[in-house]
Amino acid sequence: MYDHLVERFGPQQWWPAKTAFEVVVGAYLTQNTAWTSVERSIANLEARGVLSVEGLRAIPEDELRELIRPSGFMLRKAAALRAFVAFLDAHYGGDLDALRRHALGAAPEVRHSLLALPGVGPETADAILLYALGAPAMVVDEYLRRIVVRHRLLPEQRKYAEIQTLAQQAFARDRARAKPEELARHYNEFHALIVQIGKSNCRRVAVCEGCPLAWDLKNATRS
DNA sequence: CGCCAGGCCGTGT
DNA sequence: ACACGGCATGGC
Repeated sequence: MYDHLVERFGPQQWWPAKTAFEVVVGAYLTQNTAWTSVERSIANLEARGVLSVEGLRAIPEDELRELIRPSGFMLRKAAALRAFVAFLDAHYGGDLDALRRHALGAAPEVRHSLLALPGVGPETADAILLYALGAPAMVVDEYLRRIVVRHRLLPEQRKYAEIQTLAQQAFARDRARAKPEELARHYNEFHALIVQIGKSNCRRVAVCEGCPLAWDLKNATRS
């Protein structure tokens, strides 16, 4: 499936952001939220000059809420973003690059500490690891879940970890041989392609061994 | 007007 | 250990 998608859409090499910190902010804001809404919030933060660790540390929380209002869930998300900055301050001297260095050496440990933060579940943790920190973390989103379930690769009774394991198995060769940054590039490309076809409206994007791939992902209920 | 969006969390069984 | 609703807002 990955090969078909690369042929059809790739390469993406992805996450629409100018800085690693902007990736983190986007990862929080896009939770169950359309990316166009996130863009508006990011623009607000940028215009206010607070799209940085220092900026979010200094701004009053009620102002932060107003800036991210377009993305919804503003009470939770404002508190969660502040908690991330506090986490960076407490353990990494407020330096996102220090967290990145730690993640490249001990990704599972960093993932565990990210999951302990409010507003960070498995997808957000893996998105931060992969797109902000460059660690080879497989990101499982709602679109990938639909692809897996509708192709009956796994039963409807899924768990994040099961789908993640399945998706990682598709890259077994790279996991065994490729360097971590190489594997991260594949995971990046893979998830970016998933989102690309998810956001687009096409019902069917490829045929893989006679099987139509990834149709009607816009339909959340049934396909 | 109803459904959906690149989830997460608290609560009830 | 699950399932289920709430969280907020904007686009279509």
